Amino acid sequence: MVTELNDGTFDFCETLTDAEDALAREMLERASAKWPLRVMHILAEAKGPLRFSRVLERVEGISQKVLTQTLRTLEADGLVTRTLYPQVPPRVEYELTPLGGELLVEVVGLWQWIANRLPDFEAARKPKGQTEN
Amino acid sequence: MVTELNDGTFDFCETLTDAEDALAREMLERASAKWPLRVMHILAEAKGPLRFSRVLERVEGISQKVLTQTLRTLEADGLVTRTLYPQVPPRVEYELTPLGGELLVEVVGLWQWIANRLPDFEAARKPKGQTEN
DNA sequence: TAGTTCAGTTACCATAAGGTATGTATAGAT
DNA sequence: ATCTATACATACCTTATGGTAACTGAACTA
Repeated sequence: MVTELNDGTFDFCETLTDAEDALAREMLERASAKWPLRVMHILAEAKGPLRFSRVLERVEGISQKVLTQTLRTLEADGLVTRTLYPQVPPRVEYELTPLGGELLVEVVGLWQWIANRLPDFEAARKPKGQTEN
Repeated sequence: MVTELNDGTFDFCETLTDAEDALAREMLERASAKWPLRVMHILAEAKGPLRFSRVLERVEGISQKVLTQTLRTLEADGLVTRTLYPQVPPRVEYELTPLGGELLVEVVGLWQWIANRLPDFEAARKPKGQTEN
């Protein structure tokens, strides 16, 4: 799908419809976004179901409103399951689906790749000041 | 860094400071975002420098204000070079850096992974309606 | 003298994202 | 009768993102 040419440039071959392409980009953007990524990460570390409050405690800085929204979106995308136990007070457990786990591994892989290159990124940030007008 | 355990769960081992971790997440989020990704993609396909107007034409739907912002951010992150030729009217060329090209290959790899799994994502989207309150 | 070109900048506006604070339902404990 | 716990929903407000439209500057052209 992506090949490096011998002149150092890259070639991208696409076999998707525009709709599929757009959908894949959207999923990529969602899965890499701050809150979904952190929520999935917490659920992966838990290695099992977590109650709403436990997730809220562990995802530092998130509000319960945004956590609710994030979990609902993840559920709608099939990345997380929501299980309601009709007790009083209610108990709701969230867990990563296998698909969510696989996606997370891929995203974390990219994140680690970036982390390994951080020195390069820092070095590349405006080494001199050549580009002023 | 990421290992799948034999019980099907995953283990994440981190050796970064919080600051490095946050920076890597930020770069991940930026590189996966809609406009930066599309701009980098166009520049990669061009296999060489492109003038501002050419990029503007090829990135469908972007406004020149946002394109300017996007290119400046990519430049500040060392993913794109900006070369000003002091003519009248001015000529400015943008080109992917090697680092930008490498990052793009990684991001596009993830994007292609998602694209290959699109049937799974579609199948996982609310197959029945079990989770109503 | 006025118009064209290029790569922006600036002002203004609409929408989205996200935060805080408060309300809600229900059963059990005090 | 009141309080507590849980998982939200809702109202309200601020900030961020992004779009449109108009303006700029300097040289060349008609």
